[in-house]
Amino acid sequence: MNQIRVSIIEDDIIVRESLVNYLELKSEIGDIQAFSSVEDFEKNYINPTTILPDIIILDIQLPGKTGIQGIPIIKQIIPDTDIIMLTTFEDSEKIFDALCAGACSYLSKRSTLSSIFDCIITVSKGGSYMSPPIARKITQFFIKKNSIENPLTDRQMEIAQGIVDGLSYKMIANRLEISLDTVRTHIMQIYRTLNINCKGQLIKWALNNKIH
Amino acid sequence: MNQIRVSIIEDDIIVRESLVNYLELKSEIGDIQAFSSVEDFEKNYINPTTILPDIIILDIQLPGKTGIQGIPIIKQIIPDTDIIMLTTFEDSEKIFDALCAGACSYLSKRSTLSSIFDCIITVSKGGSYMSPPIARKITQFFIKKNSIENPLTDRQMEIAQGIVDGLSYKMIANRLEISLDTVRTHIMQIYRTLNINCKGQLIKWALNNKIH
DNA sequence: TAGTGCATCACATCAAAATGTGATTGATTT
DNA sequence: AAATCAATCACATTTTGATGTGATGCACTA
Repeated sequence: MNQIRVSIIEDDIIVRESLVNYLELKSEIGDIQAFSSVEDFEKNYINPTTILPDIIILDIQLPGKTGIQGIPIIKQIIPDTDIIMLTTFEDSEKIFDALCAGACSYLSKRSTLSSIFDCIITVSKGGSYMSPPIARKITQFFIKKNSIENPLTDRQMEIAQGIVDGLSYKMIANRLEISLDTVRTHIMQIYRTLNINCKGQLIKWALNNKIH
Repeated sequence: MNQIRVSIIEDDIIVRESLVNYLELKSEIGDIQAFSSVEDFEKNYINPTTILPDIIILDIQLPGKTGIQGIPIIKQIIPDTDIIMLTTFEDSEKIFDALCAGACSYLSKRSTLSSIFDCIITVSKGGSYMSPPIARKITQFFIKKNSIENPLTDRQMEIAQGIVDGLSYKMIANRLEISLDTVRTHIMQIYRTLNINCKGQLIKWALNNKIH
């Protein structure tokens, strides 16, 4: 197997150097490049003949552009690269922002060097690795949707589903074979129950909860 | 530290026994229970004095109720337990269904016994562990949302945000300090651009894409 | 400089939604 | 037996939404 080319973008010189020194000893890894900012990284890859990294280890807190802002830039230069975030931040928002932007793994800086190495190997094999506390936050993201118990009756859910499907009251009435007025009554009741006052909020509620 | 109590729900006797035999050797783990179906598991916990497991290893393909159907049942009996899925299925749908239902980890049956053990330890510490290919599928779930580039202008996004927030056109006009007619014009333009024809679809689009 | 895209506003019309009050039926619970 | 709740339907009013046509000012670009 070819050696894995790794770039590190990290402003903290101690972290950066210790990572470089550690990874240099690994036979699986070759051609390690280190940068202290996204801008630095960009400069180096203006020349299209430059050898591109397979994997990038990216800090979030950087001078100039943040790591998260850097992800789309990096992806533009090297669309096929895999990005591993390595940061002190463990709040859900940053994690989701990074994943949405296109990071494939997210490591806490509290991770050991050997687990960072494991992550690189895992990612190079097409997998993905998360620090356990971060993985837990991600699983919790999925859970919450079902945890709120549904305060609507079955019939009300059918009405709500119609709304989410973009149907007019009239069409819902046809679909469920009831009168337009009944649909109205149901909807008013739904609004009361959910403490909302318009269709928009109902759709939002539905999409954030049960209905897909 | 106390020993971790583990229950295994797995119909394949070979998998089940090898797992039990392996885990019994581990000093971190005590009180291993094994069941061949969710129904079996339920029966055992009718008596409220039964010692409850900290962690449950759950197969998806089971006789009777599936593992995914079993999750809410298990959570009802033992709300605080952590559920690790251990299955041959690696398709996104099953993974997301399991996570939405409340599983906190998801392991491929191709995982080694030692990585299953690692997973148990990780989960018992409040973390979460995914097999690398599964973790990759989860990260991809997040990516796609942003990959569609936003066809709306900044101003149009502000209007759309108003709609998502459940405001009427009039309220949006007030918020952005423009006339009601301008809001209307923007919305018509948005509908054209997104190829939709009502508020509901716009909200759906927005929630499935950028806006939270 | 002419063209294009974006944001702004106005006028007009019809369809749809929001909201209230009131009433009936059947099932379930107390 | 009485009360409650879910689901059904009717009538009436006001507000909001959908849609079209037309026009102005600004910034950017070919």
